[in-house]
Amino acid sequence: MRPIRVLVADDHTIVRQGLVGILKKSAEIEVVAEAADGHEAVAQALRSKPDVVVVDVSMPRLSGIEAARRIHEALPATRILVLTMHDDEEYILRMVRAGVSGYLLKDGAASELLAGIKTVKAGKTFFGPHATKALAEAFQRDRPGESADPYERLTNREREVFQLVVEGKTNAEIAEILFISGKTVDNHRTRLMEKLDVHSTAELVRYAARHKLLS
Amino acid sequence: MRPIRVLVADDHTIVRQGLVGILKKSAEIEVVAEAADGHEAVAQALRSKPDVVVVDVSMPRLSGIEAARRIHEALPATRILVLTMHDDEEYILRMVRAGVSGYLLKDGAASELLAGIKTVKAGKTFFGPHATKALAEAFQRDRPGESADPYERLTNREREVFQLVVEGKTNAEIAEILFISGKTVDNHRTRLMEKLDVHSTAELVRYAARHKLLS
DNA sequence: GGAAAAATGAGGGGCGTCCCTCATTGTCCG
DNA sequence: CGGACAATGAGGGACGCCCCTCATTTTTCC
Repeated sequence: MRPIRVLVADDHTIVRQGLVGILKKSAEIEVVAEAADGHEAVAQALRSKPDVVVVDVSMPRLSGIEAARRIHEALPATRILVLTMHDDEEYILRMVRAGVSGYLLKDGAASELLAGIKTVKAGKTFFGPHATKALAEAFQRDRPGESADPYERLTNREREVFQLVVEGKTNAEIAEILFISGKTVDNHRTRLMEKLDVHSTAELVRYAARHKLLS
Repeated sequence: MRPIRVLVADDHTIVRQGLVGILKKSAEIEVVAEAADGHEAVAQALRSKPDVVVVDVSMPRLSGIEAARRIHEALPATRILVLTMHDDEEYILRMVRAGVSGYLLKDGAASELLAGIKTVKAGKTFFGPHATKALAEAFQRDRPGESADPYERLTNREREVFQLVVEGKTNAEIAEILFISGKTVDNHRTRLMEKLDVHSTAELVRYAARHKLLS
């Protein structure tokens, strides 16, 4: 049987290598690439077209969920498994909207990781019972008005700028990171703040905190 | 026997009235004042000099812990009992440093509230077992270097400005609220940011989020 | 192919921030 | 009393934010 091709993305090198170590022990799995941040994860995914991507939720520059969203857009056949610390409804909804197939708690057993990868590879979802309940409720609520969460209405670029602003970066610094003009950053910032209905940096960071979008 | 004179401070009117209702049923307790925010709590405490103050942790303008700190400074004989939602080490340490005699979880029974008031009135402390353990550890750690937490080094006024900045207020708005010059606010802001070693509004709000100081 | 959305960029105005310096007043404490 | 600290306030400079308008190019989608 052909092995399952897996991409592992986690910014903490030790953790990532721990994961890779676990996976390499299994003959059914082949680790085809690794990534240390969200952008690298997207790039590596496009290059190696893995069967399954294992990605940590919180990564600098581009969060795991953002990366997941983009990978899912570009490669709908690739299954995404998110690693997270907390079993949190906020996260779960966001992950599912991003096209994630399952999630794992970091304090779970190594066998769960293998089980999760095999499950999502088979086209099934891998969520805990807690998540299933939260999802059912959310779907009931969200049917009429599409998406109640204004954050979902941000464009990819806007979300990217959003995260960097929240990390304390200035427009000029963000411009340098994204290789665009400071003026463009300013424009993205204006529009994303309008969409979120906030009117200062302080409110923006508060928004991020309230919606658990802080690193 | 003379009843125990109690001040109740909570910004949610319904909750506050619920508490007052519970206390009024007891013949041993007399509610002598109520307050809807931290400043009012301090003012009412100074006026009515209660035996015990029951105060919610999270209140606008001046947090419950800040209010506790000031009441304890002005009236060392008055015992303070904090109401909180979560059983959190961060909070516990901060409360004890502010001179609080005990704390209660909000989802506890009504009988606990009465027991807590009587206990602190008798000069004893009223903390859960979880808190006692956290405290013992913290005292071991903090003996040499006085206080490791830079937040503790802020002056009262600086903490006040801090909270308002974090609530998204501008210097001019804060000046109006505190009846001081905008320039003075600017000065407090500069010094508190230096003490916390942050250099932008975004970092400041992040600091507040990390240390659970958001409303 | 044409409409719509997204991303890019510029100009410019008004105001807020961050950080200096300097000064005055009051309080607390050794 | 003298020193330390807290609170108040001013002046001023550099820079960053927030929000307009306008325009071009690319991507996406029907």
